[in-house]
Amino acid sequence: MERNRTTLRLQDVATEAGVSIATASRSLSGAPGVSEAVAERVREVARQMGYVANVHARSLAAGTSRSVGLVVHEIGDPYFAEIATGVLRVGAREGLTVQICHTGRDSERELDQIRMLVANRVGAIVVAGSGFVDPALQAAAKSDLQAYRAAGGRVAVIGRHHLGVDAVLPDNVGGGRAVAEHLLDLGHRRMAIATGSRQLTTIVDRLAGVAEAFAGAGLDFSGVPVVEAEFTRAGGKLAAERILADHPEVTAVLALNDDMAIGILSVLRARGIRVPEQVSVAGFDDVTVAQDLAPSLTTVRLPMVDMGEQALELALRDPAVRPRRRVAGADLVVRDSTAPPPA
Amino acid sequence: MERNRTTLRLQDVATEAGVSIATASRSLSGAPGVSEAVAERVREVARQMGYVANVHARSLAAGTSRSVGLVVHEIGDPYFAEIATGVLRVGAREGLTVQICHTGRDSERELDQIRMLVANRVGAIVVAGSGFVDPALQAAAKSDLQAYRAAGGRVAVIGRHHLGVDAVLPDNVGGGRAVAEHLLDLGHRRMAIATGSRQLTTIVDRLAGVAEAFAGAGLDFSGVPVVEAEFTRAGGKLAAERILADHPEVTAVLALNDDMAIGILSVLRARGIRVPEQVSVAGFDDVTVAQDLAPSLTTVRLPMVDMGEQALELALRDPAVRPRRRVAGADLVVRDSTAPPPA
DNA sequence: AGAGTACCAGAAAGCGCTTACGAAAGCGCT
DNA sequence: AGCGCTTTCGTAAGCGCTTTCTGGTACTCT
Repeated sequence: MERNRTTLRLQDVATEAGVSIATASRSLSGAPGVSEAVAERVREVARQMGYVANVHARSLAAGTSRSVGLVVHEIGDPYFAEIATGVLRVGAREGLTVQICHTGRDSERELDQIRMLVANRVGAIVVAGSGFVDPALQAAAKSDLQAYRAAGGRVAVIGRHHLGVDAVLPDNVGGGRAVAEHLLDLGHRRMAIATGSRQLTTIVDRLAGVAEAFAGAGLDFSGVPVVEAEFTRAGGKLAAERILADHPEVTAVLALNDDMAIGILSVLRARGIRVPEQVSVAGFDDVTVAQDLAPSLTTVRLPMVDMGEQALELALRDPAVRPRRRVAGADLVVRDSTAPPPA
Repeated sequence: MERNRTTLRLQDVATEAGVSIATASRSLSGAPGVSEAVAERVREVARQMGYVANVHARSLAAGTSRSVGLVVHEIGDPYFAEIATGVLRVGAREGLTVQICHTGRDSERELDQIRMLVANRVGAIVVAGSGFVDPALQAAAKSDLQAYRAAGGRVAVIGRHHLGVDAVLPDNVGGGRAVAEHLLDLGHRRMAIATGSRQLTTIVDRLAGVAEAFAGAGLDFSGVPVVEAEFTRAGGKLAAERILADHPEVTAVLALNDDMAIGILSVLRARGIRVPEQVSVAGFDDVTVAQDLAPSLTTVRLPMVDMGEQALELALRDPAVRPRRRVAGADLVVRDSTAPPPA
């Protein structure tokens, strides 16, 4: 936006209201030290004139900014879209603007985005999405975030640990255990797992839960095929095709997120394989569309919108006691896509 | 973020590099007037020290800001999530941060958000989503946006007209005509329309297209039931129930967006009504999940990601020739959810 | 050789706001 | 009346950067 002499300055409303610029500033920001009568008059004049403060000047002078950053892998992914919904909701409530950054599931990009947010002096940063397992990246992200906090910034992460900051952690392990147990309880003994990159902590956790379920049932997990592909619908399709080709005997496919599960459902349908009669399919996340699919998807419910809200609230709250964690439940939701294996 | 004496200032870099602050500024921003050798040295020093410029100071001094705003109804809605993907993509390419604002489909909120973005001195604003038909709101939004443009701001809107600014306009009328013709061609004569609020220009256009198709076929459109509900999956379910109750004779339901169509599909399945054998269903938008539903959804493809990209590009480009429009195609995609009516 | 011409770098004036700090005024008390 | 206290408001000093303007070199041209 070009410089522009026509924009109202605080000085203009101060003059108009017959007070000093300092008084005007205090009146508008609600700071103490000005009588209510004067403050109200100034506010009224400002409203009349249509004055809006320049956030840059304000942030520069005050050293604080009324905006927060949200880092997501991919906003088109319903998982992140729902988290963003939560973050935007409390942002709106608190009068904060939120900057959304894409990582495109690229760890370098993620670091860049965090640095950009720090440069932008946002008041808080919420990092959503699974972290990268790579220790070097972990360390880099951690040190950036720590420096930011040391400089007074607020941080919260969603679904990743080891970063030494406030976190809201979905119970990925418990969720993974729950779905796997469900499938096992139904009698499935030949199943395959479709997953995204195991470089992501989220996936590591979910897999760990699945392994626990096998162990708990006294079954061997090491032989279970785990097919890795993109953590998207397209990835799900690819995984489904590989599973069908390499392990045609499976009676259940457990996808580690719903998007992949949807892709899998789509491939099975195209192949004329009936779900759940011939093959059961389960997902993870409970994106809102999961219940409206045909068949509706058995999955693990993660309260994404809540998690987004909580993360920002956590970041905003007094940073005295740190780091704090909030665990979000991960409850199994049984729907129509799972059933006992064919006899 | 609290004020913080430990943050590096440009002065620090300048001192370290042995130049003046002015030279340092020019070196880092790539402005002319400094020899390449010196500039490179300054950049190197800055990198070494880990200096990042304070955007607020920069924006205040330069009067321009490296950030843009995006106004959407609801980021959880896949339509908007995909548009956001496009906007974020070109934002990242151009080194711009993007602030996303929710309107929650509330016209007052929309105005507030636009004003907030203006106050934030963002470099450009992209307003996505259908506009409100209400002339007072139209006028208010229009005047705000015009004032912003007069002050040097860049604006582009997606899918709404009459705002006198750059626009990328999906061919809602043509798309509406195309799906309706498709249904008519299949032989459907008793159909119902499920739509969101007719207060939105997008919907008005889509309906107009549908009406055109009827007129073109020499059929009467006035008697066709148009059921209005929320423009969401939940709204689709509600609409479906109303249609089933009030017009059980329909052989096709045309939803004016995919989200509603998904809700409709869900209700029909729950009622044991087979799609497309008994009832055909068509949607609008072609959200990415549409092709993976069961049955896959016949719909109108809108290039949402493209539209997002184009909108920001349009806004960013030289504002000399204004306003410009870009029309995005709206092509019928026939899939499995539509078929001739039962005999 | 002297003057004109680039080119480069530094000093300094802001950008519009917040916020010490201090002045002025009103109050109750001795 | 005079003292100190509180409350209210104004003056002015920045916040960290960009950018104009000016001065100083190193050239080239006549």
